[in-house]
Amino acid sequence: MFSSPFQFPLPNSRLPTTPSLSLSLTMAPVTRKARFVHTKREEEEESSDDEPVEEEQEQGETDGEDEEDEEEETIKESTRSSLEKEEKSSKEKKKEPITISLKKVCKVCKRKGHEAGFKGAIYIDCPMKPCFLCKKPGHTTMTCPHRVTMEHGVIPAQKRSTRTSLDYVFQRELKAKLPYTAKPKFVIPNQLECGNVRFHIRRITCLEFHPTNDNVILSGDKKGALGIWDYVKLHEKTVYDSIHNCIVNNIKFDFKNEDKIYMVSSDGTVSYTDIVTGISSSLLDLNPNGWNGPNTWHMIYGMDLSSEKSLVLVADNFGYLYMVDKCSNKMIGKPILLHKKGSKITGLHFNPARPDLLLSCGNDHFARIWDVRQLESGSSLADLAHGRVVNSAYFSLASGTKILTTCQDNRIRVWDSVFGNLESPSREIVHSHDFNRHLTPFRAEWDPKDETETVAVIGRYISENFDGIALHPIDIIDTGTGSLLAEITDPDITTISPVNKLHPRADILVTGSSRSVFVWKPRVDTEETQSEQLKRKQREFIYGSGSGRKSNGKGPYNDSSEEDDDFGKGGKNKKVSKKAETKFKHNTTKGKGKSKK
DNA sequence: ATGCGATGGTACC
DNA sequence: TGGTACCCCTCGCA
Repeated sequence: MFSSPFQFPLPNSRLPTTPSLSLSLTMAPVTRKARFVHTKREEEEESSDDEPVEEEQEQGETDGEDEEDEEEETIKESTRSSLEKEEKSSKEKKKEPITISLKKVCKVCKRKGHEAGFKGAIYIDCPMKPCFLCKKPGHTTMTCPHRVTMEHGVIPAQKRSTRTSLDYVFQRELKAKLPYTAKPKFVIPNQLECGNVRFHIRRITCLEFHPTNDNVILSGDKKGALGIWDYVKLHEKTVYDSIHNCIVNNIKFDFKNEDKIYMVSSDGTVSYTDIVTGISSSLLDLNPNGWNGPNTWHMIYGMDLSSEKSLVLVADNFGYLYMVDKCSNKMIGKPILLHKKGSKITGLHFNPARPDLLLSCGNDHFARIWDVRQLESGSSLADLAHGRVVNSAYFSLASGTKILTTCQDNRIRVWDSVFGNLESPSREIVHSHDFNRHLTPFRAEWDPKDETETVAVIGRYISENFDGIALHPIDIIDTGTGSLLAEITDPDITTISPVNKLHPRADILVTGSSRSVFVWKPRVDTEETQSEQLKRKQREFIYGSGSGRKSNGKGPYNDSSEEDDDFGKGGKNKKVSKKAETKFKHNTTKGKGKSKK
């Protein structure tokens, strides 16, 4: 489909380093390039005394996969035999007393005899649980047929013909209106360009590009702060932290005034803010009486602006939609129940080509299409069923005919036409984006520049072994086939990146990972030496707190010490001092992150 | 190094 | 319908 002139970061060393692991991997239908990476930690493990036990136990694991009943016995036997082995070897070598960890208890299923967790950069699944990726029993993530790799891509998603004659008529009508441009080559922004490290004091929950200024990124966080950052003028950044007091769930620019933004938050308010002055007013407060317990506290998640009418539509955690008139700042009509009463509405999106069509999604496992002109409870035009909670649902951004949803059942769903058969999705793409209460929910988002309306970006939850480091890539997916176009990583970013946005005009990807914002550009093939790379990183990475620090071996962007952290002490409009910048420049980031756990 | 805590969704009663 | 136990490849602080 798309080809990039640039080299992708190929994960070419995913084979495990310990014998036990290669044992379990031999079952994998996928073959990978074998490159053995020995980290210090792994070498230590190999030379450790209980290594044979480990090997035998892994064997027990794979047995357990096939015949659960025999599992206990196998393990007992294996431990017995390993005990004998240990005895033998101890007699022979006359080593010091050996401690054999027979008490190994799996953290996941609490059973004895096997362990789940990281071995170096490789995570061992609990064999008692269904596959962590596709959620089906009988195999583990390692052997899952849906395993995503650049070498093999994902299994092409089944394509169903969901088009109707009405759809063809519409397509013809619409395509005639759209200006014809040659299909642009898709360029993947896979090189980390710069970062704003620990920009926020809590994790980033949403990102938005400035409508005209290409270099300005807005970010919202879990504590309700708004960050504004110019990633070209690296140190031009501002934080307004008193607009909301908990999770910012959505940021949208006012169509008519590019200095003004609408924000919604879990504090139950809709705010209208001038990003230049920081002056903010509240459009709507769903908790006028304050906190009376979780059963009455309103949180606003979904928001979208109507381009035709001057309306702001927001939706709360009880399944209701609220309409606010932008001119009068007053609510229009009564709240309308869109989703199951008491369940959260997670997203709203107006159709860009048909402004009367609204898409909503929620915790009731549905995404629904509505006609805004006759909006009332139960009047949805279509209900799109999902396996679990729907994190996001978006119309395609040019024609508005496709729908892309992200669901907590680890599947991205695509409907090829809103005018077609909507009973089931055109494609389901298995992709790891599990829900975790400590992470911002993952959302697959369209590439706004892609006129073919197939490219989407989404962060990956599950980690992969990249040269001995466990990394969580950002995936670029061709939603037309389900194949993986790119997996974007940097060895220094070891945290999960749930928030991602592709630039509407430039070949830029911006990522919100934990408290940091990162900017990616297409890789330029240069023979950059390590010292040059270091210099570039020193130049182009800044710390949110403005404090310089040395590497802790985890990579320069994930250190956790809190010295000099001037956030959280109140005050608006914080900027990094010149002194702090210089301080950072003098610090080197020598150590590359080489291991996780 | 290690442990702890924050706290959403869901299945089940 | 409400209470509760359980899920469990996070992240960063003490």
